[in-house]
Amino acid sequence: VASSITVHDVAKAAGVSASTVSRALSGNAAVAATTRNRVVEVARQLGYQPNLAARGLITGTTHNIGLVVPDLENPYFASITKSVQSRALASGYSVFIADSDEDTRTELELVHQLSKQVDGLILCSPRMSTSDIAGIAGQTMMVLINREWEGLASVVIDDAEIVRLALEHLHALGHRKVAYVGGPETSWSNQKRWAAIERFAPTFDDLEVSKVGSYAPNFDGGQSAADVVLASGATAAFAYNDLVGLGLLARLNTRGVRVPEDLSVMGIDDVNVATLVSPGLTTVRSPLKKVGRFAVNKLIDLMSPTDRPSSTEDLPVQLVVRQSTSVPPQRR
Amino acid sequence: VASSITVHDVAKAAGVSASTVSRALSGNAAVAATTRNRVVEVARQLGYQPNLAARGLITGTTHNIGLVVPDLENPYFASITKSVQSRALASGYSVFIADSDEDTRTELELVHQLSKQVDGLILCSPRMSTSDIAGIAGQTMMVLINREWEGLASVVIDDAEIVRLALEHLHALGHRKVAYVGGPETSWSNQKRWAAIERFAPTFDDLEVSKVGSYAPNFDGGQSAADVVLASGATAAFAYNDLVGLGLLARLNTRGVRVPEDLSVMGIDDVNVATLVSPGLTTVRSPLKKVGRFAVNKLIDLMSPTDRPSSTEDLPVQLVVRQSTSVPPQRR
DNA sequence: TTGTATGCGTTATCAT
DNA sequence: ATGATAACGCATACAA
Repeated sequence: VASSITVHDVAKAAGVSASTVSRALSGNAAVAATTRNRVVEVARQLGYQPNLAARGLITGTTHNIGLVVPDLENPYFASITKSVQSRALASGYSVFIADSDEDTRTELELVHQLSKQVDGLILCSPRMSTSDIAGIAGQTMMVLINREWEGLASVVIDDAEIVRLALEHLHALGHRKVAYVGGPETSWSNQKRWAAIERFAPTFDDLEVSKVGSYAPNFDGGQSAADVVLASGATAAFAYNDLVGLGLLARLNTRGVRVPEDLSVMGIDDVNVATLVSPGLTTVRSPLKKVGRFAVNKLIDLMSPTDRPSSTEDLPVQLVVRQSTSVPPQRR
Repeated sequence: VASSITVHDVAKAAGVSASTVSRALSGNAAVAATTRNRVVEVARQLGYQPNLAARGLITGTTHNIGLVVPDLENPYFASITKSVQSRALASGYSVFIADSDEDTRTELELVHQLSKQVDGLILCSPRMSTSDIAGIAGQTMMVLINREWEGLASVVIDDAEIVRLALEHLHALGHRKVAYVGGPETSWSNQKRWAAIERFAPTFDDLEVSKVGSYAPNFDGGQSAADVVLASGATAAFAYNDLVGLGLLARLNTRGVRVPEDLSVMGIDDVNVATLVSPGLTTVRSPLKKVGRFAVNKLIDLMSPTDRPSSTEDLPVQLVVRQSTSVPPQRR
């Protein structure tokens, strides 16, 4: 771990007491400028590294945070993870990262493991039950991403607005029968999105949106769903996320169904890979980097409250039209 | 962090001494079965959570490891990260994760930050200088991925075999002029791959491989390189990795160059997204999940040496032929 | 088998 | 402004 040179070694070498060394290096207490310089210099020469375990033992703080995500290989979570770590680094925090592999039990286990060695936790799109979340919240500072519960701090993307933008786009193109390819039942976002669909669909003239089931939120899930979507008679598929959308594109391509001529396809998130395919995937962009930053900001504010109101910027979503959507066949 | 109930609380409640509690819960010392059961039960009831800082202070161990990668949003590193975390969890280790964003300075800073609070470090494709690596190795247990230096433990994918398989494939198709689209100069793998090209190219009849420069190891890098590749007159492009390959495909598509009819394209790694595009990207698969597992195994063996020889399985690479490569134009 | 005593390295409290 | 001392929670050496 660290080198074995302690405050006492520095103290002896600098001709002062251990407490003075501690104060000089902490910087927050009153120390004569000359002694401080001397101590700092000696510490540097000796290569002194404070023992964080000892410090944590007495301060009760670790300067570590934990992040739990369902799947690191999902570019959506990779982006959030990257921004979380980046923002944490800027504030001197190290971050534990844990991948639950979309499994509720693993997720809970990881949370328990981490909660013992962090000052706070960020749970990204947690799949666990609300009662489990409540249990953890009682023990550890916590910020939720893409989930809300009671008074807990959280950062959520506006699922309703995402849905509204998507339906508006498809309806404007002339689509009247749309198939929603659902994500995991345990996904809070999935529930919110379907709820928003049921709320908004009636507001568009003659629009009918059906749900074609619940699929894994990745490429494979999309492939599995494609045939059902086709059979549904819809002219447009609205996928739970971009990966599902890409899976749809792949399977449709295999079956010889042309996109967008025969069927339009939309995703959600505008994950990096959405631009890689052709036709490019029409989608609604989520500000993932911002989500990660905000979550860390909120957590830090929770852990060491300041007076300045934590900036209440919002998280704008935005329609990104590419080639995978167009006018439905009947209208051609 | 943890709850504030200590061994003493448990001891009092169970009617034993603190040391007995410690022993009973550690499990390795001699404790009467009946007392052990009682202590365990009481600890459970009270919700006792050992304070890891205190334990670490005395044992000098944290049961944490750190992983440093150049870019979490790169699916290559995402896969390795996922397998590292998964394997670590299985052994009771938590993992700090750090993203250097391909920046040498950040990388070094992160390493220093982490090295103070882990038992060991995994440096994945480190971009830093060998002298920096040596410096760290002197202080912390460490395993390198995709880099070798002196006697340091490392897990490397066989770059030479990758190159050989790729050149063999392209040559067999009839290609005689191949352009290698290089990755970052700081990438050890990139150096190894180019060295292997220089070594193997002459072994194939009439094969000429040119290097078209050094590009960012991602989608954008590939897009930047496409025009230069075209101008080079090569009939096949061999990209530093899949992302670069996908970038090439995208830009070539924009320019109206047909793949593989006009130009063949190969990648390296067989990252998940390589299958998403059409034409599918021909590539050489790297066993990323295995790489992560092996690295953790080696690190754990380093931290707590056992007698059983750490299994010396190898890391087979494998050609994956998809539609992005075929016979060159002249041969049609 | 169990209890007592000590120390890990640091910060905080209380003197001076 | 600085030094002595205690305390954080745990594991261990030693005594019983």
